[in-house]
Amino acid sequence: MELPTTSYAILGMLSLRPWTAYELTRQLRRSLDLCWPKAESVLYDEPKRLVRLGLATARREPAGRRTRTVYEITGRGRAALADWMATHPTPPRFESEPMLRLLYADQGSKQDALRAVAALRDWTTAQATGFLDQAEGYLDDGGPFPERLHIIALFGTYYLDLLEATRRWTERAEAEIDGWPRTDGLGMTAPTRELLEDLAARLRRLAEADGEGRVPAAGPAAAEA
Amino acid sequence: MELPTTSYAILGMLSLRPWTAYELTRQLRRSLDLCWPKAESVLYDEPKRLVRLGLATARREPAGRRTRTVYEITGRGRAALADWMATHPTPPRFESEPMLRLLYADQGSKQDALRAVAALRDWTTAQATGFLDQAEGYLDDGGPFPERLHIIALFGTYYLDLLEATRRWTERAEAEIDGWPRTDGLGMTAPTRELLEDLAARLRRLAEADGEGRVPAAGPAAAEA
DNA sequence: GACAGCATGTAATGAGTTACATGATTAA
DNA sequence: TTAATCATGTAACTCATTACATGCTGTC
Repeated sequence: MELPTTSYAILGMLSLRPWTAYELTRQLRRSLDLCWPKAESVLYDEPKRLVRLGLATARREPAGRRTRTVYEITGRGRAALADWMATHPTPPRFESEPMLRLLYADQGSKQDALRAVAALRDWTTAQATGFLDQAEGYLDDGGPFPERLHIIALFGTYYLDLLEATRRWTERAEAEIDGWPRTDGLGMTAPTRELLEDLAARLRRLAEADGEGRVPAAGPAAAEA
Repeated sequence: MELPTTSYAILGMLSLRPWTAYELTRQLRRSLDLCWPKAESVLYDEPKRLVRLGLATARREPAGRRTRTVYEITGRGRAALADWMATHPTPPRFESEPMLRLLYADQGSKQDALRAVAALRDWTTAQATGFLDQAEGYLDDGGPFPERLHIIALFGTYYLDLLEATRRWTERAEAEIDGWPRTDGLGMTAPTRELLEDLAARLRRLAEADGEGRVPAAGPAAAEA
């Protein structure tokens, strides 16, 4: 039984407690958006598939004069989730329009390049503001799943690390681009050569790190890497 | 004329020089995969749309006994690209199955969690190895677009920064998870409280940074933010 | 009693991936 | 001469997003 990752993303949510579709959309904006961003409509469609497959059940409840649907994971759903957890993950994917624009910086103006970088910088600020609210909530009352805080904190540090790295880079990038006389044709300038040599040295350090052996996928039905 | 970002990704490549579809797939694996990853088939379909819209031309050439198609940007294509460059970029999107698995770490074993983290660590090594080849190529002979090195180097540093941040996090995460007696129910342990307080402090610093004013989108047809 | 915003979805459309197909070139 | 890999695509199908529709709830 092969399912798209998105199904397991929802199934994982259902493993924590029963949710209505709308509650899922709220919660997903909090956490899942960071690692598996999807449109809200997915949160209304995907649980139906889980029900069709017997991995969840749907219970219709009155909500005022309308009805709403509460989804709950089944035993088979838990088993499917556990099986999936034991397989190898696919690599991450970073999609960044600001960086795409920087890549073609010589087809636009300095303003254009600076705007792309500024968009990234502003994004880090906005994200940090949102995260801060959440982090304070966790410290305050433990949040909605206090028993999961050990996971949430570890999860959060990664995104903060990425945010900080992004912020630092935007600051250096803005300074660098400010120094460009124009966007095209500069080629191997002195600062560029320095950057490249620094790059190569740091890459060598990263690449040499031996990967002390992989953790194998568990079980007889272990997926290929 | 509204086009998906992917169209501009291809159009940007065509702005550098004419390419065959196959050459595009090769080149895209080098650079575009980092900021705008797509399946190869897109590289065969998307240029056709650009031709339909008059933003590129297709020229069929003999290649042995088969023919291949060489795509070239038009004046209108360059104008469309420039217009797009002057608009505001959409925010980045990070999709990470390893992190999704970590988020549900309490639904699996410690092995499962460690495998997810190890996948990220191994990924940084593999990426670094590939980048290193490229970086050495640039230092060696300037690579295929020596006049664009000032952009390429700046672009590359960002991804190296992200790789390094990811690598460092995986090492701390492995140590942390190793210390877990089990995956579920730990909640607010002492190291977790420390992490959360550190998180909040760092977030405050990031969030407070004032965004000294945005760079506005240029032109009368400037897109909304 | 109207308007804003929350809650709960559905439908149409488009984007993107996987799988397949096949000719050319090179190495064993 | 077979096998592998490079080169060049196409087709089927699924995934995902945007836009729409509509009822409820509080508030001014």
